[in-house]
Amino acid sequence: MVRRTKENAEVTRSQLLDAAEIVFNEKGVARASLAEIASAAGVTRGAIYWHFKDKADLVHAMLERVKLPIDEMVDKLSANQLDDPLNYLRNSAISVLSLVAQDAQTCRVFDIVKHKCELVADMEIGREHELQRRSECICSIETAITTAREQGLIPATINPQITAFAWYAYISGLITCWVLNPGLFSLADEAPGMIDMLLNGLRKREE
Amino acid sequence: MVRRTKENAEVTRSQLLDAAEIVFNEKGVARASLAEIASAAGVTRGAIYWHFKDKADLVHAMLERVKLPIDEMVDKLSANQLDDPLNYLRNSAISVLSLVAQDAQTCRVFDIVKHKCELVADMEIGREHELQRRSECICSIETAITTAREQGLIPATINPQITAFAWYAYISGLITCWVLNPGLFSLADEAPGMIDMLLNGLRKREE
DNA sequence: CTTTACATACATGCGTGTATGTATGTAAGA
DNA sequence: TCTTACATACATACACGCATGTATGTAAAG
Repeated sequence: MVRRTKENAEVTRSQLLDAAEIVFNEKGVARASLAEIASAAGVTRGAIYWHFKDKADLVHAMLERVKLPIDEMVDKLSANQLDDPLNYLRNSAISVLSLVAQDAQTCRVFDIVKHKCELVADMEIGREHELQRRSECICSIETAITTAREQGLIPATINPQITAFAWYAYISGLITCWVLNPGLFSLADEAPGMIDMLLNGLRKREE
Repeated sequence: MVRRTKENAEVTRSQLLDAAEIVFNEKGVARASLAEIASAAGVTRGAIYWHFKDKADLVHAMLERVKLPIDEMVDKLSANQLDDPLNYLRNSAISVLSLVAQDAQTCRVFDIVKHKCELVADMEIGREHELQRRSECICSIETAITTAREQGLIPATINPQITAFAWYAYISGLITCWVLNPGLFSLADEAPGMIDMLLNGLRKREE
């Protein structure tokens, strides 16, 4: 039974992306064949080549689907909270961790990006592209830290660039480690405590 | 000109592992062909199949070469320092970061494990295997934290298991992020400061 | 009647594993 | 000490499957 309307085509496309997430998660991006993804979506490879240029294009589309909600959340947080930079850092970090913890799709895609694909040149997920995204994120963190330092919330001796890198690495590490074994503990419950652990080390001590 | 003595065979094996590191780093484990690795080592695929069972065996041998020095270092630190658990955590973390920062081979292999291979079942680097190694490491950290709590060095309210996970995730994240762009800053120089950042957040506040 | 949204069929290449060839090292026996 | 016999350390050649990309077919929508 073939689908011919535009709406049905969108459904097929969506099912292909769902199937891609699942198959990539099982086999890894490199080993997953387009035939298997198509089969999991109930179609043939013809459908994939109709909707996407090739495997890399399929991967990119899969990433875009979850990138948008995350970017939206980060933008929402960064909008007005520069008067309280430390709380901005705290809230944005907790939000991202909670999103990964609660949304199965985001969790799956993170797992694929962190553990089921290879970041090499001319690959499905480019290393340069990943580096650039990271750079932007760290830059945003650095701004908040510099602001906090100007406000005397953290010691004047700290290096904003290094600290921003460490902050990013911490969050990235938490997500990466957690998705490897989501059943270990509730990330949403523990997120505030774990974030505060690093934040308290950063904060200026009261006298 | 072929090599026939046992010593020369060891040299060939070593060159194959060197070549594997380089080619895996360039192309990723999945895309790297055995023919290319053999060619980079100046031999043919026959040599690989003589020294190793298959691609997975080659990868494992490559990992063992750097795993041993790291394990040795961790063991060395964990031997006697349980009377000062917080310093043990600090020293072991700084040691690992310094090793990655200074040893190009360790750095390359870490980069391969973190960014150039896929952690799926029946893969070159097994997910279960990785999980188990992580579990052991976290367990060792947890012991130190529990000891520190008993000694009143850290608040009694903290959860050792969660904290150990966070500590591991932080170090893992720092390494993972840094190897993606080693030129960004000197990891060896900044390691103590970054480790202390989380350690200070963990430590009990003086009154 | 044309375009869409796929399914089907085909050609191609590439990587793996294995089987076999081969030159050298090495140890034992005379 | 010299030869024989076998093992070592690869190189070469072959067969096979599998994934990709593309070309073509086709039924329904507009």
